[in-house]
Amino acid sequence: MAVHVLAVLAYKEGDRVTSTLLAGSINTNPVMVRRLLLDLQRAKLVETCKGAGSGSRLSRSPGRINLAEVFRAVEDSESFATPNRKPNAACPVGNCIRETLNRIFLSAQNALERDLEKTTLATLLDMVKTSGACGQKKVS
Amino acid sequence: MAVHVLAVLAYKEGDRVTSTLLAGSINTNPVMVRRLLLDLQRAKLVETCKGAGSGSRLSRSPGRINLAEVFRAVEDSESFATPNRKPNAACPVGNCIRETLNRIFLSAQNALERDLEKTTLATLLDMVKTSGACGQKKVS
DNA sequence: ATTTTATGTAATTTCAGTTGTTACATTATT
DNA sequence: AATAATGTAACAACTGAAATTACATAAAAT
Repeated sequence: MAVHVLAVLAYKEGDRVTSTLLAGSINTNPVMVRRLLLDLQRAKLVETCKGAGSGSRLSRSPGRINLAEVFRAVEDSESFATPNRKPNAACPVGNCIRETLNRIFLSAQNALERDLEKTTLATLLDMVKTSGACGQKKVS
Repeated sequence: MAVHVLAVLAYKEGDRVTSTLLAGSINTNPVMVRRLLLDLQRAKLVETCKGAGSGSRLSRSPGRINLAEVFRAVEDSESFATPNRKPNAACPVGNCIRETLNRIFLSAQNALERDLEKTTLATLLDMVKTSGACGQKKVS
């Protein structure tokens, strides 16, 4: 979903896009988009201006943004390896396994991110564009 | 959480363990454990018998079970790359991006699994055992 | 055989986290 | 000034996971 926003931004390269327009594009409401944009701003992936006629745009060219960065920008909100289960006393494995698993998952997540690094927003957009016959309609 | 169950099973190697005991160990209820065990049975990671004095045990030695297998056994239930967002028409990127992202995430997930393959249940257990000072109490 | 112990599974409820909505202050442009 | 946009908080609605309950079934123990 974060990727989707960035893809739209990349699509209209350079232009400032309002959160309302983005929201319509990914079929949600402006507030959700703005919340997401805050993460992306923190990660220095987008620049947002307030005021009339403003909006957001990529802060770098799509070729210089890879998906691992995007993943990291939002990983807290969309994390996956969060066991979020309360540790249980009185179990010899239960006590320490959490910490050990964290280390293992961290390594696995690194592997995942290294793979995501291979794809930039620009190549993603190319893939989407050339991915054959999707019912293409003009955007509003 | 699936890993946790298997770790306990590995801990009492060979013994049959009831779902009730496992549930207490990971601090949940027996039904959750049984549902999880069904996945693990399908993946041929555990063997379960009904009847009095029965329960589950690993179907292989912990050294021959790696974490990628565990991940795959439960990935449908605990999947992470599920954008679960309805596709939205009338957006040129929105239409095709789903499918493209799926391909990319599949690759990333492969990378993740290849990393998980490096760790077996046995090494995990070793790590837990030697991971220093955790308040160890005897299990019930 | 009957009782006991355990799994398999469905139906329902409970709970938490996410998402959506509304509202409004703030800021920049026109 | 007036307008158009973001930032942000408060709250409602929704969704999905987990817990609970219940019961049928199967295997073992007696």
